[in-house]
Amino acid sequence: MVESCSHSDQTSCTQSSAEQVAVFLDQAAALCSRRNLRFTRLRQQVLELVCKAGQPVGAYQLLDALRETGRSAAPPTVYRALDFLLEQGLVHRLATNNTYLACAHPQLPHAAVFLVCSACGHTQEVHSRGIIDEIGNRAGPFGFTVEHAAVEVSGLCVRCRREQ
Amino acid sequence: MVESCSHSDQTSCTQSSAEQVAVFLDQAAALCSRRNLRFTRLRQQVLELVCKAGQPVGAYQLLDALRETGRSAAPPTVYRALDFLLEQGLVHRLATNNTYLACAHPQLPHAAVFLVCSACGHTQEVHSRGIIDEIGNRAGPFGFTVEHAAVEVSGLCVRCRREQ
DNA sequence: TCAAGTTTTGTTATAATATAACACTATTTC
DNA sequence: GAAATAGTGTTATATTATAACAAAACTTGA
Repeated sequence: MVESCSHSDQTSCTQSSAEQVAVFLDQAAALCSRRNLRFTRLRQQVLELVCKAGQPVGAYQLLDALRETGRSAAPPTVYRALDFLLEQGLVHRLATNNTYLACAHPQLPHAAVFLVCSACGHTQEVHSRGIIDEIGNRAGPFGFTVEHAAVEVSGLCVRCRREQ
Repeated sequence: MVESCSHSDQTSCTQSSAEQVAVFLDQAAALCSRRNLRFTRLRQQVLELVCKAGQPVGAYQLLDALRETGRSAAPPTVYRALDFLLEQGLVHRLATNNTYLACAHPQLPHAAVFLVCSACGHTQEVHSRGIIDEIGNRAGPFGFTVEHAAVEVSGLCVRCRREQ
């Protein structure tokens, strides 16, 4: 089943300002605590890096950033942390460009729509009951049970559109 | 801009029966001819292999199949053919599992929704004006100009659902 | 038809993304 | 505190995709 976001429409999940990162990490810690999961140093660090990026980042970018903090790390280091964060809904993965992105309100599970600028990479996370419902309506007649919907839209953001 | 499919709703694009493959290849040839593009032997072969698979296949599976026909082939061989076929809308790429899939009615450009069974891999291509329109409506307020929408839904198909 | 230009293909090498496997450490549980 | 569980470090390797350049095949126009 597609689960829907609390704030219904037109709201963005993205955030990156310095103070907000801290708030977000606290929220993540609280969420893990409620779920009896360990929010380890590694997981914190990776989430913080994803957060600070403020836009989608690749796993190997995170790996480099992680190494720069002095930590010994290899690909599995970062992929395992990402797997955990993905499972907990703290980050999203964009399949169309193999990047990872923080979600600012992981309190409630939800399905999102991503607007990815093909020029600058800027990515906007938006939500829409409408799209999610419509996907459910389409799948129903085929007897298909929806688990997860990846809706990734490429195009030009306002800025890049103007510059062209 | 998201372009929409002619047959509006509830129709599937997938096909695989032997005779239909031939028809499809003819259609593809005609389409290339109309567009003054070369439907070369390689492109034919790759499209035929994608078609015959009847379900999404990986690039390296296609590479193996291509080699089995006696043809000398390396990764670029198949990726270049796929790029061409993608550009012409003859095949789709599923970003969530890195596979390629024939589209049965490439005459008209369109945006599709894919229902991908996470158990057996069976993939159903469906269309919905509703989803495409709604994506446009969501993107508009952000000044985002939609070029392409990838809507990939994972879940359980009827069969796998029953078997569980 | 043939020469020049363009497109397509062959080939080698390598980049980018992701996982397997196993030993070791840290944490939890009882 | 011992046993069980969960997490991490490490090495190796799988999987997916592209760069670069030479050779071949087509197209175009004289």
